[in-house]
Amino acid sequence: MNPPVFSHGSLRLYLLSLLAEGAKHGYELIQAIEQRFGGTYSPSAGTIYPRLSKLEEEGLVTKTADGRKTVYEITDAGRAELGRRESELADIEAEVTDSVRRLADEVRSGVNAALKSLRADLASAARESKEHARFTAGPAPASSDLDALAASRFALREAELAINEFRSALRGELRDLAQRGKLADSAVTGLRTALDRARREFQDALGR
Amino acid sequence: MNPPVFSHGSLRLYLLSLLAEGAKHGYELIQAIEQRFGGTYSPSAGTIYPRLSKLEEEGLVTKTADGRKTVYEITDAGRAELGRRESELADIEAEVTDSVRRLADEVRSGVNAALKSLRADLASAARESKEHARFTAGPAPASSDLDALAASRFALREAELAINEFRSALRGELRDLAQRGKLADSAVTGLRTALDRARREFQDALGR
DNA sequence: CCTCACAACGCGATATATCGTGTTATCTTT
DNA sequence: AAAGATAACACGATATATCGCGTTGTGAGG
Repeated sequence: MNPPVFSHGSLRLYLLSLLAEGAKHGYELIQAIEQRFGGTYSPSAGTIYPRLSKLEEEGLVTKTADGRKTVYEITDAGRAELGRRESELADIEAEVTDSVRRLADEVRSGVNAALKSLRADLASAARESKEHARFTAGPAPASSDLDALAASRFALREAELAINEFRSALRGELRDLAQRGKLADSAVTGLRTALDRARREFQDALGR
Repeated sequence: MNPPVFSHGSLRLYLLSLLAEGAKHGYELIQAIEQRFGGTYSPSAGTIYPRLSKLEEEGLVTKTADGRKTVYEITDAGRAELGRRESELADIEAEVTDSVRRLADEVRSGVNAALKSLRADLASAARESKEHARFTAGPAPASSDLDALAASRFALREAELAINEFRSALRGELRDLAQRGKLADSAVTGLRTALDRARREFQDALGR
């Protein structure tokens, strides 16, 4: 779906540059890249391991088994290749930074999360209609404990709805303000205070 | 962080019941469970594979390598164990259905808000990219306005973080209570009151 | 009966590897 | 130089396995 973060051949050189800083195993490389992307992008195993295998085939790195890890080390040939293409490396760095910014923007706008929960909701709606059919046909189970539990569950749903409504309303107001550049730090502090108080009130009402 | 979907020992029996329907490999079992959960829950590899190993140790299933897959098959001993504990299985099914419903409800209650905010996010993202284009192409706008905007956007992020934290904390407490059947309607009413007050407080602090 | 060490368990994180798909670069043939 | 085949590549999905943390169940000793 998404365009690749690394363009054709970029990852290969990038891995080489990371290994030039010291020997690492595969998972470590994944984490190193994730870190440089500020956590917004993490290359999958299917991206890293085949590339490392290729690099070893070409003699640019060596592979050493270490317990359940596989440590990769750059060779002289690898360092030569890296030196030869130093100029490209700078371009890749810029290219990667660009991709990161783009990904970060997408994440920030929350589109991914919304789509994900939408899918989950559709799946659960389908499930529920199935369950409902089963429920209307089955026998009647009833005990006071079960009733209390069911009532609690219903109340839970109500409560969560209320919280979400509250959150959504607040977010709307906040976004409005922010768009006009009128959301000050002091407002955020005030918000925190109000939220804290609300929580304490609620806990008191429960009798703790 | 989340409570386990399968309680102590439940997964073991559940896997056995799935294998009674036919031989499967590990990943297939993960997908089968995910399907029954409507996509809202997927057991991790770290949950499935150790359990399968144990079952094989106990002689309740056999393991057969098939290419890069490892196919598990139920044994007579496994079927015996399954028959012996048939009653428990029904309980587990109910327990699992409960967990599924709980997870689905959590997602669902967030969906409306997510959809609503999706529209707002898309709109604001569009506006932002337009602004960015204007910024890079057009003349330089007043820097103080831009600073105020940037500061506001930062404050917005902070505020949303605080809200999410608040929401997640409250939800945790509510779930706890509901699980023990101790969440009364009155508590929900109290919650609504507290939330309303918090909102009014915040708006007052903004000076409306 | 109780408690408290110990085992078993569920689970996310760690770790590795292959496969199939769609895209991009390169070679070949004209 | 253009076009068409082909190789290389990035990536998500498939597939397996171990480790450590926190919780839960259990049994032995008081």
